[in-house]
Amino acid sequence: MAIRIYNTLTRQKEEFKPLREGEVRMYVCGPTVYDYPHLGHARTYIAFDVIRRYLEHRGYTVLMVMNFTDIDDKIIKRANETGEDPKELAEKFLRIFLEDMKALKVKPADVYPRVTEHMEDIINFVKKLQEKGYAYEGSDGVYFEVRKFKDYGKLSKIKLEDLVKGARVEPGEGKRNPEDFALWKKAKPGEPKWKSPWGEGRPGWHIECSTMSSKYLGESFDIHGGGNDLIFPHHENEIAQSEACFGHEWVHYWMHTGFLMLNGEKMSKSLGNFVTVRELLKRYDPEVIRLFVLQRHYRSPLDYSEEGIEHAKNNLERLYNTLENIRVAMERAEIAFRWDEPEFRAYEAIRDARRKFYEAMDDDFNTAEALKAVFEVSNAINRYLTEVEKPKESILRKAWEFFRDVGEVFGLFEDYFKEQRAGNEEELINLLVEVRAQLRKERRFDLADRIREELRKLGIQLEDTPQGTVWKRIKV
RNA sequence: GCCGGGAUAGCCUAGAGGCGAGGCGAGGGACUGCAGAUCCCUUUCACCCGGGUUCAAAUCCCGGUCCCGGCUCCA
Repeated sequence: MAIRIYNTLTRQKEEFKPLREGEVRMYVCGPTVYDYPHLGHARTYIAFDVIRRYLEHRGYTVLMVMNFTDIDDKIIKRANETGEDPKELAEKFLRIFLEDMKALKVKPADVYPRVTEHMEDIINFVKKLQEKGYAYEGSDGVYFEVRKFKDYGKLSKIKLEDLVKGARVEPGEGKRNPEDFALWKKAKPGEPKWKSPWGEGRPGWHIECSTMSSKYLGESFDIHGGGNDLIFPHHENEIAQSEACFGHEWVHYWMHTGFLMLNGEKMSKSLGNFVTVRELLKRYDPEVIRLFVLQRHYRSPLDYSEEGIEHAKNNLERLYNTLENIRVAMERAEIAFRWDEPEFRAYEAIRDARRKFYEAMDDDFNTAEALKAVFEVSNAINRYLTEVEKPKESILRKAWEFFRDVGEVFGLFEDYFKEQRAGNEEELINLLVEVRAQLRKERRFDLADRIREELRKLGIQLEDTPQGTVWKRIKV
């Protein structure tokens, strides 16, 4: 079955067909680095991380590009407030962003083009627009003449008349028309600046994405993504610049993530109602945050609440328990010389859930729906384990492999599957378990419980079952 | 004003014409020296309101109510 993607451009789900066979080229708008990333950023980047992982899982080679806006009005403003050098400030928060994303297990992009590393390319792009008659130089900068681009508004469905009427567009001294936007801003005294044919200055915000995406992905590519708030004006302007310059369709699929909401309001720096990624990571495992995000469809607004995160934590705990149950059961599993009803039932449940998982992900990356399938396997395998004395190795393996695939796509259970059990740690634990078993036989429960308590503090949980005592690692 | 998204059991979320949606929480039971994990049962025939179409509507249509977002820097 084919993957279907909701395209903001057409406002409907479309079958995904990459421009080049087997390859997906995608660009996701990165942050302006002037502050700590908050959960809203995390939401968007985790969403695109899972989209990227899924495409890779389905066999595509994905070329992923994410930009850094490392020079911009906001950065200059913040630097002036704190007395820092704008370059150093940007550098600092760029590093912090990368660290936070790594902590959240977001796979790094293949290229992270920075504006300050691409001045020449940007200037050339503006020149081309000027040559083609879409751009003009004003007293304070170079502007894109919006009314010359006939398709303006096709992404956001905004009509030019309404835009002008809305009067929210700023007239600006150097502009011919209020709706025009800056491609190049001439530097005011004391501002960071680069040389250009129009004097010293810096690029406008939108031109960088047009320039850098086409540099790495070509004059047309598959997916361009970002937060919902970028549809207008940022992405609308990118389309205008790029299609004016190249003379043909630029991006095939536009994808946008819903906002992260806090008490009914969009979480944002300007509103000041944000929770930073670092803050959250101090209290929760990164996978809890990922699961929290994945429990909601990527296009829907996601409400942040402490309870919501706790829900995610409980859910993740359940999945880890299931993994541990399987692992422990593996030790007493046997080769199947025959199947009985429990085997047939477990097998069918896993088979059906796997199909559901892929169907849900194919349908515009419906992670919330896909998660249902994950819980179905969890339930089926736990039930199987209570039904049989000697579990069949093949059944456990089926479940195990399903979880491994889910983990690969969702960025969960990562450590679990790659974990090398260190040295003779296991033997030591087994020894303690044996000693405790003897103590229990002698009904010396105080000592037995002490061993259990102390191991628990070390992240090892002992569980007494009818088949004897097993030990599990506790993750969250 | 112009675009857009919503309202689903105690809670969080899927679904989008017809076979009891998933999880969490709560209560009960099984297993247990206790704990933990797991399983079973209950909460569970839920879809904002009012009309309409249909053999059949959470789902489609019309009309309301309420909530939220974008149109200005934003992921």
